[in-house]
Amino acid sequence: MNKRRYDSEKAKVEIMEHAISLFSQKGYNQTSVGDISTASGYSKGHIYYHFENKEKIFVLLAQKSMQDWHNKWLLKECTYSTATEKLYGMAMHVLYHYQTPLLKSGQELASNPKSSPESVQQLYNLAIVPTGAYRAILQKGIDKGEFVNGNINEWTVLLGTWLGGLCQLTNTQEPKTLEPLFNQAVTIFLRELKGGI
Amino acid sequence: MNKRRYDSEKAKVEIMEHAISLFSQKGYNQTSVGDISTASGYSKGHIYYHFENKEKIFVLLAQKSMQDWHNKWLLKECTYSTATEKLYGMAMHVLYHYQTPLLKSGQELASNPKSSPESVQQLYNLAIVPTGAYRAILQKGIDKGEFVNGNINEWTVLLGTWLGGLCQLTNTQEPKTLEPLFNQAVTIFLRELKGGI
DNA sequence: ATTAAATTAGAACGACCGTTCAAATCATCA
DNA sequence: TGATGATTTGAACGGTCGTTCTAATTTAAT
Repeated sequence: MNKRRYDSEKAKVEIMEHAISLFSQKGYNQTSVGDISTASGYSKGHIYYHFENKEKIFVLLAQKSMQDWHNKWLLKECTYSTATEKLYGMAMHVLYHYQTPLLKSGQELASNPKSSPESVQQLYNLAIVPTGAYRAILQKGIDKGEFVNGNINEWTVLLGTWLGGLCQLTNTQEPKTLEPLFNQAVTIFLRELKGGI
Repeated sequence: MNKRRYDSEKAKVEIMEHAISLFSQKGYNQTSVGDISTASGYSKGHIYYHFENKEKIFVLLAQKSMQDWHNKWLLKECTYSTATEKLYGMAMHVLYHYQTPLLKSGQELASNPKSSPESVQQLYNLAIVPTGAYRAILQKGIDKGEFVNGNINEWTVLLGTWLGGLCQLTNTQEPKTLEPLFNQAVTIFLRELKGGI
């Protein structure tokens, strides 16, 4: 039967929760399977009962994290009516919910030649999610006549790199203190979108 | 006497040259002292004759790299007359001369709890260099009446994060193709500086 | 030529890490 | 109860890495 005997699924969830915390705090290379074992209270062997290897654990967590971020955004998005409001809302969403430290760990994994190409590809694919969300806002703004007609691909990249760059500041500063900065970036960017000439 | 016997200094330089190349290509953790030994042709023992440890090698290289970047900028800066021109020039200077991969390695080192606090501090201090260069341009622009009077600290951070974020794109794209993007970012930012309101 | 100091090499150590494996434990069902 | 498969453990392996140490080699000075 497919009924669970112990609570193996609970163990798996606990392992994942501790793993995401450790990867975020210490980075990919510096988080050992032993660390995850100690933190979660399950043996190293048990971790390999649930997961194929360390790489797969990380990719799974990164995907789940990005998916959560996007789902949360979709829920929040409908509360804004104009594209302009959405942009400011997105800035706050990025500031407070983008898992910057986790994605930094992803760069570690990706830059390691020993990492499997599939894992690296899967991590790169994650970048599509926020980019798509940015583009959707810009497109809607253009369609509704709220923004002028411009090079939407260029705008998407420019907005993404700016918000991404600002996110790095969360490594050294409290999110709360960064709010004005994120808002100001959106304000400046909007001037272009609204045809500041 | 303080006259050199062998050409130990040449060996040191060669080791540093190969080390900077390896750190840039493979990252900090993934570059072993053995790698540097093999690439440079000197034994591991000899590397430790010249350098205290791996950390110190990296910090030295990062400092030197940042210093070179700044010196090159100071040389180029005088060829621009207006602050506006300087901004566009700085964008190109960042695109072509900022050692993005090396600084990414620095984040690896800094995020490792086993790294010595002094090394981490020294790496963080490097960020002051480009920030100072950005601020200098903005200050001059304000002083000359070219830019409106605004929050210069906020502007400095916003400009720095944007250029820094754009720099990440050099990991996946050729610098030449990124030129329009960098220029467009400056154009948008200038609208704020010149009082777009 | 002898000595002393500077330079270089290479072996060795100790620690850590990802992974595997065989054995033990537990829950269910016959 | 005993059998069976799912779950869990912990020891062990093979490899890598940063660092240290000793000895060999080279250079310059006496």
